[in-house]
Amino acid sequence: MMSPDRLEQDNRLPAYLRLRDRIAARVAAGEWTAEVALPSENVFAREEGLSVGTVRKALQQLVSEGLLERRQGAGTFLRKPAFEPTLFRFFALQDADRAKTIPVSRLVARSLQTAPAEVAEVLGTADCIRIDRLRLLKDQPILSEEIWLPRARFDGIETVAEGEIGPLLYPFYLERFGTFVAHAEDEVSFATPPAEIARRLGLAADAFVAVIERTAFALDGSAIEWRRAMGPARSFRYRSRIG
Amino acid sequence: MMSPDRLEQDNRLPAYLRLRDRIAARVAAGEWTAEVALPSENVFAREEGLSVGTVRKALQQLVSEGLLERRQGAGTFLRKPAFEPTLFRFFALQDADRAKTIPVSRLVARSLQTAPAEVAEVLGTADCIRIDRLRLLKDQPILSEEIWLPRARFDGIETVAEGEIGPLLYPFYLERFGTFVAHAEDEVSFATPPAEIARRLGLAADAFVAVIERTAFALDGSAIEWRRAMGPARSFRYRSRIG
DNA sequence: CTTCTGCACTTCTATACAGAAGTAGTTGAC
DNA sequence: GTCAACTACTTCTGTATAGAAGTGCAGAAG
Repeated sequence: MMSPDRLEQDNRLPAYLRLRDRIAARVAAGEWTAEVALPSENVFAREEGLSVGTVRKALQQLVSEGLLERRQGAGTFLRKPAFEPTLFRFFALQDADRAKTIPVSRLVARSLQTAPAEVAEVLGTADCIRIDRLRLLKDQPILSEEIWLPRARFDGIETVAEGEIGPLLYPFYLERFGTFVAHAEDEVSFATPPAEIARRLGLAADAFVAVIERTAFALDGSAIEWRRAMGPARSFRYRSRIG
Repeated sequence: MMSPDRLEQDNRLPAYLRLRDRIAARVAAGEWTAEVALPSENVFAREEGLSVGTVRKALQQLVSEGLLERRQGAGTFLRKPAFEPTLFRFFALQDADRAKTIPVSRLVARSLQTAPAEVAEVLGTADCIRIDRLRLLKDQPILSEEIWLPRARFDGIETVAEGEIGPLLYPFYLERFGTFVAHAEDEVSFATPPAEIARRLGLAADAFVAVIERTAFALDGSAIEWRRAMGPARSFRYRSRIG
């Protein structure tokens, strides 16, 4: 689940970092799904033969990485990512209602494909699954996505029933493949769309679109997913917090 | 320097947080400018009558907030923001050279003005200074900026000699006004520019520009600056890290 | 049935201490 | 003069301990 090099590098890293890795691996393995508490500091300390302070440090590390969540008096819990709502903030319905509607997703196509060079370089392999997805708001197409996943990690996702997947992919990655998206990098630009995309979005051939290219990373820093999303430039809004 | 409510709320917050605030205030007051080390953990502990562990926690807090920087064996230092180079990554010269050229800045206009309602609401006051700035790369205008600052905090900036300011504003805010930009929020969209802006950028009247609206915040969370930047959409690249 | 109290748990704060690891300057040997 | 060793610092890691603060549940009191 975790990258092997991370687990084996028990060399001369400090104890609290090695413990962090071990716990992260057990989380990724699905040992404590859902809303049940992880073992307490004291239990961890006893089991691992470390002091409570060291355990605290490892746990704190995982909290700051966004994997865990601690509540005083209650315990330590998995943090259901709550991630994509944060990620999905472009094309925010600045229309009438400012409500937090998540757009409907429709899978257009899924297939095994050899990734183009630029994608293969990022993902570290050309043996990929490609997913084409269309997102709609009130039956209006607002985003056309092209998603590339390494087959080694996501094998079988191309045949999963569409209903099982739901509108958000990252929670699905976690539940089904034990893969946690720790962070991502976006790149926004502006272009004229290929004819096929323009058609899908219901735009004129000479219209303009905003382009978001994203690479998503796992906890160990390896690239998990590359995607390119396009949508009409006029209704585009991308929000981002820096620092 | 720090917001008063933060300093006065010495009520029943934990000691390490109160210490954090005191140190942040002293930093903001300019007590340890430049590349000289702050007092060591031991010195702080003695001076403040706290244990070293508590001091460490306060210092660590400030590191994670981006204010300080610690080097094992050497000491604790101010972190020259290094901020704007990170912020200035749109309109990245994807031209021939991928070098890290910082664009030239030219101040077009500065004046005291009443801020429009939306800006006044963000900044908490309509009594503002407005700066218009043009940024050029190889004599090509690539960005037209409109910057609003609350007069209470930045009084006099409208008459500072242009040469004194330099190409990056945030370091200047810190040196001259003791104001540290802790984080910012960007909002990116696309639009057709007003005639005046199009002229400044040397664009056709019906061209598309990318619009970046940014609100910058101080350590205490108060909004310090609002700006709107526009530049030709075609050469636009905005990078952002999430999570 | 509702409210309060107590208890066993959790994480959080704060202290103290020992030694590892890294840095920078000085001193001494060659 | 050059380079190595030493030294006096710094932050970092790890341990141990005490009590505060918050949670959730069970059982008593009303």
